[in-house]
Amino acid sequence: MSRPTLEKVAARAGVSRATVSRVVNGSTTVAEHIRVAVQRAVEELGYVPNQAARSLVTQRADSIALVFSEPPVRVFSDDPTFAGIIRGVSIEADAADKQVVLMLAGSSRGHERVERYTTSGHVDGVIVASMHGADPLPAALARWGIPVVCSGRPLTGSSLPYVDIDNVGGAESAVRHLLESGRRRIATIAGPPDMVAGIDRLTGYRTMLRDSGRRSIIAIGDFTRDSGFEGMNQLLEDDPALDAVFAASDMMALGALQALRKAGRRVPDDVAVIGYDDIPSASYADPPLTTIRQPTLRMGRELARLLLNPGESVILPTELVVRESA
Amino acid sequence: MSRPTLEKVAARAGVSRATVSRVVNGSTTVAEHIRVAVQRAVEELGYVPNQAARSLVTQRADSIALVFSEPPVRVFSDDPTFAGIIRGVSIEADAADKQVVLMLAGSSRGHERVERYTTSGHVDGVIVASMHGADPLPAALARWGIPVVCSGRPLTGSSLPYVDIDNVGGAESAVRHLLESGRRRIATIAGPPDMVAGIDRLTGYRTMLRDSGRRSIIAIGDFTRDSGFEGMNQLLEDDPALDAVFAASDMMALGALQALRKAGRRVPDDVAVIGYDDIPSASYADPPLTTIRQPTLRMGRELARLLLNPGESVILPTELVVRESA
DNA sequence: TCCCTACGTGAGAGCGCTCTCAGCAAGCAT
DNA sequence: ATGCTTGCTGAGAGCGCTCTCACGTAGGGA
Repeated sequence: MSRPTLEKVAARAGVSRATVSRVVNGSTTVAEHIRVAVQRAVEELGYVPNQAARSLVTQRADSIALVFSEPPVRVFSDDPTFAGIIRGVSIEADAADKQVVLMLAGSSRGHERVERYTTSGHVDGVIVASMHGADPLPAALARWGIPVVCSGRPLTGSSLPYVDIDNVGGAESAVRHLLESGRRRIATIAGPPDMVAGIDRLTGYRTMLRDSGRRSIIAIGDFTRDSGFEGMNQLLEDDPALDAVFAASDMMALGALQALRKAGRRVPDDVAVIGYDDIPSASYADPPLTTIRQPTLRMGRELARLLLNPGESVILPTELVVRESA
Repeated sequence: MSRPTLEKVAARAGVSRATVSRVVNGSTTVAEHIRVAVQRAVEELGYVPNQAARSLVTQRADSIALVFSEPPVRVFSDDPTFAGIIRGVSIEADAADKQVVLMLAGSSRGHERVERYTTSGHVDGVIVASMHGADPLPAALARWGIPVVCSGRPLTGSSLPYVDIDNVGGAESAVRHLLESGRRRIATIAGPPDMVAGIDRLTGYRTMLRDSGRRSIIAIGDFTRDSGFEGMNQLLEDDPALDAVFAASDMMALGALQALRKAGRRVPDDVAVIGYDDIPSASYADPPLTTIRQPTLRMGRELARLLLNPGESVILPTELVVRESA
């Protein structure tokens, strides 16, 4: 039952350990007939290299850490982004024959754990997925000399490589759509000002409106449905004549829809609503929600790719999905 | 920058490698003053054991694999169960100082990869989270002698330990609620017959109805919203006089709600609707959905716990959440 | 013919750790 | 005193692998 070692394979193939090692690792300097013999022995014995032994000498771990640096409640409940990231990272890691070690680092104790683990040679690099751009963890890890890639532009001023989605551009295209369909008083329910997505989407809204010479009408939410509901109510109070609203998340848009219905406004007739994220429920909303879709899977893939072979930060484009609410 | 080794710590503390090892691993046979000295040296140098070296000799990996044995599309999109499982497993693994290695094994190539990886000493055990109870992977892994725990009762007849949620009981309590509120013609939109959750929830529905002497009215769905919509339409056709429906998933219940609205039936006045899962959208449905809540986080925790210290399979209770739809 | 390169292979060290076993000191009984 | 246990520490082997380096052996030029 116990796994065969290099030694066993070598004995079977009638060669030395070193040669088997060369074959297993794809060295080109092995004579063809020997390579074949070794491969047969590997096959027959069902040999699989012992990763621990390999890591010990190579000082590589052949695995990467995917760290969710948030109170875990948030991480998986609402945000569909994370699912895409996980899948994307996994796909790319598989392709590169790396393992993905998942770490949830919600608490400060968690931060410390992650720091200890990742900086002591267990992984070749770390992907930090944190919603709050000001998270100190990425920079802390980088300081230890371990490769780090952030999901979402870091707000810490650090120059760490990151993969982000074009939040500004996405917001702009949402507002542009509203403008082009003849809306004149366009409000927004913005995300929290301590998250990149919140900040950038608001920026996109602002610049687009400014360019068109219109006034901005802003309520601040926290991406949750309830905050969307309240934000909409406030907006309605601030400017009863508004004819469109851009919510910085679909959840908030859903809340806004509800508030609008309650206030007796028809969507999209009286007020156009546009969301952000394209969560599954968006297409089932009443009316189906026009929104901005994000390439979350691709984000995961780019994250892994960027970690595995370093390069420039990546900003992924979004896509306007027109349904009925706007 | 390079991490200190045991040797360095030993030198600093003026003892041997063996002693440092003993201290680090919490052996009791070390004199107090020496233990203190060693701990100080560890602290000062920021020593962290090299896991690879340790694994090499102990033959343990101190990590567990969490395998999602499904086409990945499914895994993360609809099903909120997985998020809870991931979190639960992580929490419990952290507590036991184990790492969680995430593997997506959708394809058959993926299965093979997982099999090779997990059976060659890289992990101490595997948690297989597959929706289809007849998945051959768990048994295949167990055959290699590696500890395996399944999320969801396996349908393969294997006697592997598993953690499941009391689907039968949950369905029963849903139907009981319907019965107790005076409904007489209770239909169900069942889940797919190749998944444990689908089978067991239907069983619960059936036994409860049989016990009350009522007739069952069944449509088969696949847990998706669209199938709920269609299932409801079919049900309405089969028995226009039905006054309640138990959908085996909230997504299907949402679809049913839509179909009912389209057919001009009021919920809950004409037809009571009850779902299963308690997904976030359930509480925002119109009307808010009465449903069965599952302890997904706890499921994850129990999975990890069962893997770490083997014992009897666990079946977790559900909870009826009464809202307005029934 | 002899040397020199080129190429392929094997010997062996050593990655950082654990764990067995021997060694030594101290305490007790003989 | 001597022998024996008890309690703690250090020496050293070795986990399975990679990688350097030395060692053939064959081929080409002088």
